[in-house]
Amino acid sequence: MAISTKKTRPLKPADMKALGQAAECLKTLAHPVRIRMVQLLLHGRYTVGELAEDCDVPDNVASEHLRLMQRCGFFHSEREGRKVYYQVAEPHLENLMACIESRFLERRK
Amino acid sequence: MAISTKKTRPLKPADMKALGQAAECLKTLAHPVRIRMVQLLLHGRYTVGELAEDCDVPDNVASEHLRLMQRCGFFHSEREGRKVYYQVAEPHLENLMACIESRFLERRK
DNA sequence: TCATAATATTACTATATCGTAATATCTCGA
DNA sequence: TCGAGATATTACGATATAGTAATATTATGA
Repeated sequence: MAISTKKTRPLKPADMKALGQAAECLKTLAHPVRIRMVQLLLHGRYTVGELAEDCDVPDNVASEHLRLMQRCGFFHSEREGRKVYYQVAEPHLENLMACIESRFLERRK
Repeated sequence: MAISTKKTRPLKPADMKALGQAAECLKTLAHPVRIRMVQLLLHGRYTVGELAEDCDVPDNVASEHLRLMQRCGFFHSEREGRKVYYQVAEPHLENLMACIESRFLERRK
């Protein structure tokens, strides 16, 4: 029996394309170092090197994480001299991260 | 140069354990079928079979997705006869999903 | 108790991601 | 222009996840 015959369906029929996009972005966020980078970048601009140091990973690794996140629109970057500054480009990240922090990252009250 | 010497650090030092947990849960959520299941379950109780039908996957696949999400506390289940009903157990899911929907799943205005 | 519905588990292959390391590119200052 | 700092790209083996299919478990009703 179809769900729609049992209950008034509370949702639009699934938009598979949108679900796929959402899943891809969530997967991109789903890494401890990348979550940390988002946290940092929500509070200011940082260079690759600064992010790498805070996250305790090599510079090239930080660069690669940033590339992945840039690919789904989280950040954009601008070069200044030989440094590259990253900053948040996706406004929804703030809200999303607030949800994540309220669940996982604010345990000491 | 350490970040902390450049700016007043706006964040606690990273709690790597918590970041890892958060990443794991996000990864669990990061699948189109699983996102859809969360959407549905936020609006009511459903059986494995009902979820499978709506998501257009075989029953055993639905069961496996549900097991993964149950493992990180999203849902709990109760058997009634030969059916098993799943429902949301993690209260933060509602807020988190609202963020995701506002970014990805509400594009038609 | 037997057949079947509903759910769950396991096995297997293909693909993706992770972590590490090596190498490349771009930029500035001597 | 040459060397070094900062960032980016590529390669590779190990592990994880996805998708499919086969099989197992649990509960109901005849």
